[in-house]
Amino acid sequence: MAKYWLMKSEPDAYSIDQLKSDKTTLWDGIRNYQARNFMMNDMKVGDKVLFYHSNAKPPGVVGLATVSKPAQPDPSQFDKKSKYFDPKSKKEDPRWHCVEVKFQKKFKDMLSLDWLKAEKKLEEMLVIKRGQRLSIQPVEKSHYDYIVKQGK
DNA sequence: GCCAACGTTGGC
DNA sequence: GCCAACGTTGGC
Repeated sequence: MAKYWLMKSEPDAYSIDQLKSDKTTLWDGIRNYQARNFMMNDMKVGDKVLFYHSNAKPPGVVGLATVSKPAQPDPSQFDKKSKYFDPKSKKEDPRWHCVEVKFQKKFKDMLSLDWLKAEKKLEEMLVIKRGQRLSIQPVEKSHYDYIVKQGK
C-alpha cells in the first residue's frame, strides 16, 4: 500500500524544473531527524510525493514525484566541501539517509499555499498549519487525491 | 528583512 | 534530565 508525502524544496536550491530535466534525484541534505526517519523507516519505492516549493513566490505544490529508490546513506554528509557536511557522522555508522525520487509531473498551474488554505477539504493538511516547518510530511490519501484531481 | 515556531546543543 | 541560548525554517 503506497503512502503519500509532501516534500519541500526551495526552488533556488532544487526546483521541479531541475527534477524534470534530471528525471531522478537523491533527496540529500535533510538534517532533521523526523524527516530522516520518514525516509529511513516509512518511505517505500512507489510512494507518491507532492513536490512543494518553499520560500518561493508564491509557495505551493508545483508537481508530482514518486519514490524510486529506498533510503541510502546521504553522500553529502561525508563531503567536506558540501554545505551539508556533518563532521560528527561516521562512515561506518552514517547519521543521515535519503531516498531517491523520480519526476512524474509538473502542474501547468501550481497550487499555491493560499489556494490550499482556502480549500475546506484540505484544512487538516499539515503544510497549511502555522509553524509547520517539517520539510517532509506525511499526506493523507484523500488530500493527495484531491490535489491530484485539481492539479493540471 | 522580520520574526514566530521550534529543533538542537551544551552547561549544569 | 532540564532549560537557556542559539540556529534554522519559511511565510509574510
